[in-house]
Amino acid sequence: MGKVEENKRKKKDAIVNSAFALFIDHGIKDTSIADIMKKAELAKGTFYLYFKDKYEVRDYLVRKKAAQLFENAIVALKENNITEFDDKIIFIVDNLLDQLNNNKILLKFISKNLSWGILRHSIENTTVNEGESAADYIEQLAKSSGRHIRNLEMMVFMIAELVNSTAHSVILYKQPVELSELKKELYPLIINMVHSFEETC
Amino acid sequence: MGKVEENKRKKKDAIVNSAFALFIDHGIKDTSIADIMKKAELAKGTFYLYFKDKYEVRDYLVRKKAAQLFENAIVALKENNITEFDDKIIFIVDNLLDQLNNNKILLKFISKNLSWGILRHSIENTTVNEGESAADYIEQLAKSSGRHIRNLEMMVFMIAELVNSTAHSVILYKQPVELSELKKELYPLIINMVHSFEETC
Amino acid sequence: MGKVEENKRKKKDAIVNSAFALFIDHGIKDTSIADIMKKAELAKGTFYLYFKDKYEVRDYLVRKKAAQLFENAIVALKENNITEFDDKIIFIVDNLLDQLNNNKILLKFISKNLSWGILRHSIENTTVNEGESAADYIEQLAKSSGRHIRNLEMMVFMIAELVNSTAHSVILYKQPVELSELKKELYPLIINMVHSFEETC
Amino acid sequence: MGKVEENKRKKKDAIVNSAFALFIDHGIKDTSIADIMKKAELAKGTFYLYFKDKYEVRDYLVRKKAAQLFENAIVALKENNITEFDDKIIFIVDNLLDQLNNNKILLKFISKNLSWGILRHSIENTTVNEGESAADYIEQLAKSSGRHIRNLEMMVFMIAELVNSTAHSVILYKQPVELSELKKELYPLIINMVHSFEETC
DNA sequence: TATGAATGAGGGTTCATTCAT
DNA sequence: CATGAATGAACCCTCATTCAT
Repeated sequence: MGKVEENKRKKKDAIVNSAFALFIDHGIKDTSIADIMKKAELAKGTFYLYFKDKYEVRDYLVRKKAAQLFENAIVALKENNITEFDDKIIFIVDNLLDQLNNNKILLKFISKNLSWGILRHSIENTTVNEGESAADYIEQLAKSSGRHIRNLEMMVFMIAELVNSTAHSVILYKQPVELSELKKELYPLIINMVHSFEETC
Repeated sequence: MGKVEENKRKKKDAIVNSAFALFIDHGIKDTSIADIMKKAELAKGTFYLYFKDKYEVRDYLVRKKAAQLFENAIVALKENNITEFDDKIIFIVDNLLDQLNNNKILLKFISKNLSWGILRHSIENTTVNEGESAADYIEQLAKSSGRHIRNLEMMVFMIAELVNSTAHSVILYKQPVELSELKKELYPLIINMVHSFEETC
Repeated sequence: MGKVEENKRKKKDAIVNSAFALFIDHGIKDTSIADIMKKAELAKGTFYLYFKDKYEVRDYLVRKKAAQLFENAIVALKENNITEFDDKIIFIVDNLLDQLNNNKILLKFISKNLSWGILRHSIENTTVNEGESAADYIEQLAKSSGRHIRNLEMMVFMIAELVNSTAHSVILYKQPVELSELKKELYPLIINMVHSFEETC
Repeated sequence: MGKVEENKRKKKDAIVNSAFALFIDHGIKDTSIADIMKKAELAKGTFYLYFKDKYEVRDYLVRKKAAQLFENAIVALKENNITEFDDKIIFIVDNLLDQLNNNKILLKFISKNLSWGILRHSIENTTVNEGESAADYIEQLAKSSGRHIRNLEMMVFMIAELVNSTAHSVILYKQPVELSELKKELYPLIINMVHSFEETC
């Protein structure tokens, strides 16, 4: 019956949400399974019916959250009529920064646990349109703008690392500047980077 | 008596070195104070005469190691006759990347525990010449080259974050490319960044 | 309906057989009811419809297995035309030792869990012929050979304990000698014991 | 200082004695380390300063207790002027049975955990006189009585197993008879066994 | 100062048992 | 009858911290 399945889904969600909140507040190492289950208002033993250990919860969470962020950004991009490739890149970065700025907890979690491996996984597995991954989508963005990027993956990597690492410090600790200040400096740099990666023929 | 002081210094060093090796191998959470003191060949209780807990040891270590890296880089810079400001910046970055590439263990430790707060502290408190901090030194570099950087701190921040975050992935996991590949793309970007931060008058 | 009964019988057998295999492999304490039921391919809750706990399963098993051993021995005895009482006793012991030697797993299980109480229960409740217990049968053996044993129960007890305890060490660990060596020493001793228990009139 | 050492000795004794009592009452598997330490009035963690796990305690206990039993029996033998070899063997068995009868708790523990391996270890390592093991001593007993046993180890094994296994049932459960009854039947059997093992020349 | 034995809270994990389906 | 998700007590073990020496 569907009732049981639905109940299990609810339990899993409760565990995941509880874990997320605690991972944020105290870090993963300092969050015990007992803590997670107490907050989830479930018995300790129930945890092991859903996950092997807390690191499995973490991986589940990172993937889920990162995918959500990208989806949101791309949905927003589609709603706006932007034609230039550069502008599209900046739009996405800007959207992601805003999302993270409005959800500092998520930022903390993501930036601590996001490796290039997981990020690439996210980009490749987030489906934007039917059967089209985010990676495909970005490639399409360039092509349809009549631009040719020499090494798209490398460009994304560089931009992602720069954005992620500066955002972490700026949004969470306003160090060394405020987000608005960062953006002013960051976007020209990104435009430069894009051009740097463009095939010169 | 100096002998007593020296003895205490030796004990502290033993603790710190033992802790460093273990933090690297097993992570901080999975290193117990008992482990540290056994490796240091000292009694467990002795730990508390020198540090409050293992996190105090970690902070002590990060500062010490980061300072060492900068000192090495700047010593090397002085030994080479480089006149252009851009080249000096690239030289320092290149030197740091090589140091970290040759000491992946240190890289792992540093990049996991390096925040902008600690980095700034390092730059400000590392004495390059007598009474001159690394921060002062960099400012001097620009001036003596007749260049004027609009916002030096911001520039250092941006470069540091880009270098640190890309290096982590590339050196430790060769993801998405090898270090030599990274350098080829990175250095032009850094030059671009420097120019971006230069006052246009 | 007979079908329902048969179904229940099958389930009980599945539980018992699964339990036996696991008790042997991991010991009773280290066999969980979940293990038993997984191997039996039944739901955990079903266990409690058939047994109170795993110790009830163990007792059920010991009785069943011990009865089987005796039955086999006595069937074999009947198939051979042995007339002397002494020879009959030795034949039974020899047959039991061979059975156990060929089934060390069973030996391990039996000798760990066999008390005189259970053994006597087995001897009294194993039906050899219709309405005749193994105990009755042995008494008959003596009588029909024209022998009179002063204290039959005591004799069986002594022989059983000597055989069981030496067999355990010898068969499982070949300590202190091999089974063939043990038999050479054991059978004369048993003959002696039988004579010892014979009424001297 | 000796004070610390003595204190540690006391703690170890407390653990061992507590464990012994609980092993007897509930069996080893059903005795938790928490139980042991609560009864010993020590902290749970202290256990691990002295033993790896409860099985290490068990082994320590079996060896200690078995050695004690043998020592007592042999001391008593020396105090009595018995000249005949047969009588000496019976004396020792009788003494052991009485010790065990007066200490049923010990009997329960010993007979559950005594394998031929541990028994032989005990016989070989219990020092009766200076530099003389119990095994040596028994051999000496035979020789000095001008008797020659064909296979002394085998004889001891057989007697030990017969005594141990029958005693267990009789002393603890008075099944199938009382101890006095058992002795009446047992001693002639043992004499028979000894003669059986004597070289016929 | 330096020691290391002792502590006991708290971690992860298992599992007999219950009960809604 | 049969199921298996859920429970929470109980297990073993680790370890930061204290304190008598």
